[in-house]
Amino acid sequence: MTDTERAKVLAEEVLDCVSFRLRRAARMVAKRYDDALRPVGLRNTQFSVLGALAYLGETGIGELAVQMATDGTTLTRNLDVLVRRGLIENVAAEDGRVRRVRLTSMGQETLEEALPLWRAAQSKTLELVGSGTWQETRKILAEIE
Amino acid sequence: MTDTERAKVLAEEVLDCVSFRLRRAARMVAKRYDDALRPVGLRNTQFSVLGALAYLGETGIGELAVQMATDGTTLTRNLDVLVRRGLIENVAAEDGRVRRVRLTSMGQETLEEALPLWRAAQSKTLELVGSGTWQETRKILAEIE
DNA sequence: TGATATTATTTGTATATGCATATAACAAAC
DNA sequence: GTTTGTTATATGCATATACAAATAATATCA
Repeated sequence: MTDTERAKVLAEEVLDCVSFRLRRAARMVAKRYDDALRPVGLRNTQFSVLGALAYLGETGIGELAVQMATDGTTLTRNLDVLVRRGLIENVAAEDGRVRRVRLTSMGQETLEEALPLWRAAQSKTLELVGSGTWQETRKILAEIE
Repeated sequence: MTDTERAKVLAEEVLDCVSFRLRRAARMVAKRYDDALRPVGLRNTQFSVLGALAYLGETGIGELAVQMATDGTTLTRNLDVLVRRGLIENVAAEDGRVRRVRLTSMGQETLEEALPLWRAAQSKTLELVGSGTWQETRKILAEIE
């Protein structure tokens, strides 16, 4: 086997990398949601945070990190962006170590404006594979995690 | 329906977001590959670039961007990191606009050292869902993109 | 051939991500 | 009650990501 042939075999193996495929798919899909949400100035990531906060109400960021399965240090900074934009606000907690946050009314409004845009992106995405297939895939993704 | 109830319904819908699920899975899986590759100082992303270059040989970054389905502006900076570390090098091209790159011998060595580490992570990941299931999922991901 | 359009890549700016470490506040042990 | 440990979050650092705009070089056309 020549070096070139060896390289091709190797490449086929390596390009099946689960991490690479997942990241690539995530990038592509995220772009579609970002495009859809652009009119309200949200990224897909930010939309998810607002959605989680709408669900949880006032929450410590540790709990939010667990719910979203996000690294705490990432969340700290993601939240900073949303605070700066006035979409969420910090709330005092009894425990001085804890930082609690909640949606502002502006955050709620933005989330409501974003909802139909998100739904459009979600529908379009689900049409590509079918809802049933997606539910299967979603389970598999949860297992891979 | 109370506000709280409405919030919960909304949240269940929003947490099914394909983008959110994909990103989350990609983060988790990437972490496992990053852990596995740490001994050779590579991240999963960098490993993929080196693998692609081993396959393509000397390549213009435009072509590399297409092959990897990565944004060109991202790739520019990703490659800078690898050049700084001496794993790839720039090559002159006839077309003055084009930047061509290729693996250095150090890059090749690093890739070879990384291979068994990557294979271990890949096997472990595939065990979680089974190779067959992964092949299915891989197809679906390609469709979602 | 000189103006204009097109193409390839880079840069400016901003967010997202996570490891290692620091900080700060609470809890436990003595 | 002070030391010690633990927990919650933040910071320093580095990479990854991508849109908009800039740059630079080739191609096209009048």
